[in-house]
Amino acid sequence: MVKKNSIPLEEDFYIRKAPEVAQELLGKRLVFNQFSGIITETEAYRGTDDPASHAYLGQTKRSAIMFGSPGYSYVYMIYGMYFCLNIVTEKSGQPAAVLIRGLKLPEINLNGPGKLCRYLQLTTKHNAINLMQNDLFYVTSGIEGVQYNTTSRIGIKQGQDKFWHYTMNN
DNA sequence: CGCAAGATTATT
DNA sequence: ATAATCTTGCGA
Repeated sequence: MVKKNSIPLEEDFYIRKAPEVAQELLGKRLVFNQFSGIITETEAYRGTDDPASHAYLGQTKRSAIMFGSPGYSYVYMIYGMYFCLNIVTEKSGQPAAVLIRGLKLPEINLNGPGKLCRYLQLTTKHNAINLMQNDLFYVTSGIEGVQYNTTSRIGIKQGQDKFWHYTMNN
């Protein structure tokens, strides 16, 4: 029994709308350096009509990556002490991203975007990286037929009318 | 340049 | 409920 090669997900996967990509990312395998785990919790952000998104106010230095090509990382610092990992989605010019909030590793279950980045040692050094042409940082196939719940997004004050927070069952 | 807010977390 | 801690974006 030979282990199947890990093929990074392609642009076709990421170019769809952020809420759809967020759902589809559940159960997929995230690989970062020596770490490899299953994505268990995601959240979608879209620029044009989403006041919770960093891209809502338009393109700034920070949000520029969200306006770029899909399949790239977006890592930012929050509250002066934590980092959050996102993956850019939708076509170039259409700002959107998916926040990775939960990851199940063999040795630990990381619930929460800040804790996730702290454990993986992900920082803004890893911002704007192409996850589709990369041996050390990418997403690949994982669990099939994932069941999930949908709720309002966590930790935001505006945009709670959108139910773009997804958690994998089990 | 100053300031207020923030896609969080651990602790009280 | 609140502190910790600092970047970002906006207004002067």
